[in-house]
Amino acid sequence: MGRAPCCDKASVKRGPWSPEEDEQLRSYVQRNGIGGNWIALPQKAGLNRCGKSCRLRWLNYLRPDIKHGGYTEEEDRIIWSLYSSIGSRWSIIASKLPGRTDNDVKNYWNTKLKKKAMAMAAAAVAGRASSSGGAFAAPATPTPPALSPASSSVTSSSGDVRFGAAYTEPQHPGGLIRFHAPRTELAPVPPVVAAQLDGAWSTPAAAALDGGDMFLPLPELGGGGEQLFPYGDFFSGLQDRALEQLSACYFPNMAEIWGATAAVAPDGNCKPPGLCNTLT
DNA sequence: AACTGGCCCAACCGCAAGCTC
DNA sequence: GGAGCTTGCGGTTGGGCCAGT
Repeated sequence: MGRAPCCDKASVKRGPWSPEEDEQLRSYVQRNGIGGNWIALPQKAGLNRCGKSCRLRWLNYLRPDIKHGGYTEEEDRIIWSLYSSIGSRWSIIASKLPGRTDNDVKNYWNTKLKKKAMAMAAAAVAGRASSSGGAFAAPATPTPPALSPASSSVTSSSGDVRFGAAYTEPQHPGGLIRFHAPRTELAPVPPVVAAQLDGAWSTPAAAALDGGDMFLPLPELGGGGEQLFPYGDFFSGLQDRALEQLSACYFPNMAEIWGATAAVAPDGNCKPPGLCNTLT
């Protein structure tokens, strides 16, 4: 048996909303609230629209606290960090940006930030190709992470409260790395990195996270220094090949960016082996 | 001035989860 | 427990706008 449609598409108006419709919806919601039922709302409000369409219009455009455009550098950094660690979970990302909607953030990423990131990643790899000579220094010993389990109230529909517990506000503009204990079913962690992680893993903060997922800001994994991506050279902040591999594995949504950089990598192997394309 | 191609964003679509009975 | 309905989410599309030719 097929799923019942949410409304009769043939009889309801579709496409762009007129100012009159906007006013009708706005005044109805302001007078009566949503009433817990979007499906019934259009009829009550006298709108010839699908309830789903009304909900979208209200949430993405008519709500009084909505901001449009004019993203700040701070917002860029938050979007970048969260996308790097949790991927395209736009509702969670938007929840960290007051006045922004998931649709707005998604559009902003797809039309602007993503291109910016790919361009900078390619430029960074090209720059390093001309200076590194392909040698990789031993990694620095990482500082154990200082995580604040109560630092965020982020929740998601999938109940990903671990993320909420581990995420720290953007005191770490370089981004966050998500990793599991070495038992992970994702791509194998390079041995030299696994050795580093063992130290970090034994911290009380990590234990408080049930021995499961956690996020580390890149500088604390040995990147060091200022990492102001997308305003600085994010990729050159990574100290060695092993760390680069780790970050690629646990930046699952950066696959396309690594893919783009492969074209300019000296050995054509910029995208590390075992690159994970999905998270858990 | 007319055309074209790229960009941007509002809106739609389908799926999955949550809720109610 | 499960069927049906609603809500929330992320991916995709379509059309308006604008710069370049």
